[in-house]
Amino acid sequence: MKMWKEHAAVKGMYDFDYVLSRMCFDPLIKADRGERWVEIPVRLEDEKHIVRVQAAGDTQNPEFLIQSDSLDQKELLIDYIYQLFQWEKDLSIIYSHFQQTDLAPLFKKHQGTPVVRDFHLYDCLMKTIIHQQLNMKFAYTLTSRFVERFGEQKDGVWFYPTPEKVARLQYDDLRKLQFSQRKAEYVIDTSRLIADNEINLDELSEKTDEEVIQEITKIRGIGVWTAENWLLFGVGRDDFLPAADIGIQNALKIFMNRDKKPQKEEIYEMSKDWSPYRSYASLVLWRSIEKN
DNA sequence: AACCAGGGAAGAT
DNA sequence: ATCTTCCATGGT
Repeated sequence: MKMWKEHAAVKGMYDFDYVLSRMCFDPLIKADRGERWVEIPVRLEDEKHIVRVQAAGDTQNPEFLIQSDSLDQKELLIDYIYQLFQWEKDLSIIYSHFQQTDLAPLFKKHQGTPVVRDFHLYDCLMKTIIHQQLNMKFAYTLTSRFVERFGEQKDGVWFYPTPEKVARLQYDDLRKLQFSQRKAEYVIDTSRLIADNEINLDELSEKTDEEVIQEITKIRGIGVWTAENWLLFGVGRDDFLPAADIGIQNALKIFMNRDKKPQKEEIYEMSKDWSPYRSYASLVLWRSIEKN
């Protein structure tokens, strides 16, 4: 039973069905592509809320219905959803920008691909560490085990464990889930830093790209790839292209008809034209090598 | 059965 | 500073 509903009309273009298809890769996300909705877990000051977002329009005329039974936090939750899906951003401007670059055909084919943020900064960081160097299938399996074992579920919607909870775990608790020793250390040690307030992700997310990368890569287990992915998917920044990412390299190899994957230096060079929207280039490149 | 996967740290030049 | 090796496990 939903206590309130809110309608949202979004400027430009927005391919919500693609967003849903991506979310459905993640077994932890409760979504229905046929009925075009997803239920978002939102933690606000220790309270767990669930917000349902449902598509009402189409890519060229995006409209949405937002619903929740958390009556007291309505305005805050609506704002949260807008930031999550980045509805205030007009994707037709970004589309125009890329029509003057070599990626024009990809943007024509995949119109309205938005940067959608992960549900929480901490969740994103943990997920990104867990996903390091693993194929997507096993990466999602491992993340699911982590959340289903130590997180919390409410009305069928999964919430990641808090940093405080993960900080109290032993490395062996994660090894039992088939984490490597290293990965177990990275996840738990980073959570301890956060729980002890030596790292504050909310404050960090306000700083410049360069400051974030410099600070966060000081943490053992977090390199440049993880920092860039956190900025892109966690914070929702516009201008990141993880040049070391194997998926980006493969996509560029195919798009440019090469026989070898381009390396980091070459990728940085060719991506200059894509700035200040390199995150959107990343998204369509990843999208270009998806099956279906 | 080898090689790869949406890397990163530690050791070796 | 930059290059190489090892970590750890599932997928193809």
